[in-house]
Amino acid sequence: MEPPAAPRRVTIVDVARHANVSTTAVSKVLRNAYGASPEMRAKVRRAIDELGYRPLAAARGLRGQTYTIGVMLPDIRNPFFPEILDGVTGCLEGTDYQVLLGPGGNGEKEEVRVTDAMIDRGMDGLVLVAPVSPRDRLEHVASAVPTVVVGRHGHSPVYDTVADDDRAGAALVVRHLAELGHRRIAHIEHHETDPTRATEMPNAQRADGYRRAMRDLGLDGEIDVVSTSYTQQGGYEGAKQLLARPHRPTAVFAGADIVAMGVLEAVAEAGLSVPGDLSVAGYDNTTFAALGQISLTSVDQAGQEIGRNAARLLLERIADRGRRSVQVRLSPTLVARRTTDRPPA
Amino acid sequence: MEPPAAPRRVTIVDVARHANVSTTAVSKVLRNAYGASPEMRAKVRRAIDELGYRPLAAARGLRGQTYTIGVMLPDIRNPFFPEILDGVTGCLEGTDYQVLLGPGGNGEKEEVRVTDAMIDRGMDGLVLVAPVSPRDRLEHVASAVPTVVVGRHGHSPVYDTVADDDRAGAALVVRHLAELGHRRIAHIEHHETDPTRATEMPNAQRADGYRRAMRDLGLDGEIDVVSTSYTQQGGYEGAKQLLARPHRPTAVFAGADIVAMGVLEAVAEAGLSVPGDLSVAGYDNTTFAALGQISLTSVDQAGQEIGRNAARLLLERIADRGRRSVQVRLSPTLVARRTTDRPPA
DNA sequence: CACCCTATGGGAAACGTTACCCATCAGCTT
DNA sequence: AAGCTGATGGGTAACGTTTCCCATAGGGTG
Repeated sequence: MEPPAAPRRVTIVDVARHANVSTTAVSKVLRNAYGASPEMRAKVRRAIDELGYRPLAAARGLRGQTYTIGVMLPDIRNPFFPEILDGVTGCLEGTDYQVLLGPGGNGEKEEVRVTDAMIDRGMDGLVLVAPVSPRDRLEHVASAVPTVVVGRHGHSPVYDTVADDDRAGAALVVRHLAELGHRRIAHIEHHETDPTRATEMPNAQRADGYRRAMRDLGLDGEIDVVSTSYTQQGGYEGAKQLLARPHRPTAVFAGADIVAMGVLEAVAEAGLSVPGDLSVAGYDNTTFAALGQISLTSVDQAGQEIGRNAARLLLERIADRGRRSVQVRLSPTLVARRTTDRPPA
Repeated sequence: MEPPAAPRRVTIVDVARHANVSTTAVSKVLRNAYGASPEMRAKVRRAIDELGYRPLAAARGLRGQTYTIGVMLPDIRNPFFPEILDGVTGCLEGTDYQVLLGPGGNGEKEEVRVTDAMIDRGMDGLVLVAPVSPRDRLEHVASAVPTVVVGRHGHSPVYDTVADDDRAGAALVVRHLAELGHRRIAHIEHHETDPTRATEMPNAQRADGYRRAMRDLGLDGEIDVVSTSYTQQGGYEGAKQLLARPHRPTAVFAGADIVAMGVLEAVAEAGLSVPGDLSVAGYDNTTFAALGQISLTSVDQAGQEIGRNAARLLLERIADRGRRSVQVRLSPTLVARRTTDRPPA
């Protein structure tokens, strides 16, 4: 009894033989290409079914398409990204394309690894979600394979972009708080060193949107930004700093929900109540913002919409690589919950 | 000015020419194969660097390996899965393998689609995380490509498995609650219809573990199981039912953290307090269980450990397809937090 | 009736890599 | 000196698919 030595795969040649036609004919049927009569198509389709034939992507890739779209997600933990993914897969449903994800993970090095891997695997198109790599790296990738960049603002002639208007989102929060009567509204931002990213990344746009909105409301003097990171720890530390102010803010706009979680923790630790003593708002409307126990006011990016648009643009670009690049910008909405209320009297 | 028509890729032939050797030699160097002198290796490596050559996975796949490992995740939203993924990638770091994720998503149909896609793409090995497909489908997949199944208990001669001991995990919770003084401990389970899955799936094992642990503690009479689903909604509804009992339980063991979230919501709505009136425990130790605002007692599965083991087994099986199948079972631990305490007096 | 279309089908050469095998050569052993 | 060995390098045929082209046949046109 020998090891069952995986039976040889059914190939296009087997199908051709079984249907009494040429391999060329089978190929034409597979790709819905020109030059096959209806009878031919029927005959071949039957043979394909009878033999359970499936085309081998590797072999196809050697000649042209692999019918694979790669999506790079920076942090699979961020509950916002699955939304985007749903949008992408939803839009690709019904096409022959299959989506595969690359775990972008941590920083530029990993992004290079993943994008290279996707190119090496002959993927037909790439969706890069919130990449941190420098612009020229993105353009390098885009010159090798049709690419759409999601959640990053700067635009390039070689790739399309889809993003929410983070500036507008920040303004939504500030105005919401101001309408409740707040004036001392602070912001916790993600510290950014790289100069390009300082313009292109969502965190930078949010901080900028915060500043503008404050100015527009005549609250220039109250602008108060703490620079930490988009992590729970960053929120915790940022809040500590803000609570230590001689004249502490009555509201905190955290640049991300996870940051807001850290803020809530620090506030509880200080023996203060939310929203009694301090209003708190986040950004991203993640799953836990909606949890009853938390009920965090947040900004909802239309994740699915973003994904759908990205997929659509990608298909267009695959069809016409030379076409001009497109930038899509979507509008976020505010979801007011129980962590924001009127300031203490 | 014409469209920049992506420049032809550097191939092994270019490298060979540039280094004045044969393509065979280059191939040997690439694969660290036998039959290349140190000088040869050095020369070829230099040429590779100078030309920026990268092997095309599609072409490799046509001959043998693609150096790609596919990981199917059922629900990218479940914050437990990234842990597993980290374990897998961590173990594969340093090897030539690249991990790509398939969005398993919703049910058998999608699982078939994703696994087929991975096979078609010539992946060298698959990790299936908590698949819902029937056993023979899994065996079919495993007979086409080396496979490790994660988080599912039944074992098969053709694939390896890695899972936590869910029965033991459930027992941990029950004993913890019993030690605190609880007797009326209820359980909310995920309703399972399929007979195979009723044995193999983690949810079934947890329910079973709950029953056994109750019996072991002499609490046979107090066994109380509500059958809904592993969703927040399921937890909410389950809790509603339990709270409506004439003699309501003093503790609820929810089969998953997300279920516990629903329970907490229902409890708050009923005007009761946790853990004052009711203790609540979850399972999975997800990110939000740890959030200060929630602080949910839960069971921690060694996610990274699971992933590492899966990757290790997969590499072994790729190296020796005929080898006997292995089952790894890991022990979960209890993380007691603030949602469990002594029962009301 | 000669000619030229168009529609349909197939032959065969790629695509980039690996694996099998053979050739060569230097250094030993008889 | 002939024969053997092991180490090194290369030639070449796959792998499964697509794509470029050519062949054929039938039908319409001049």
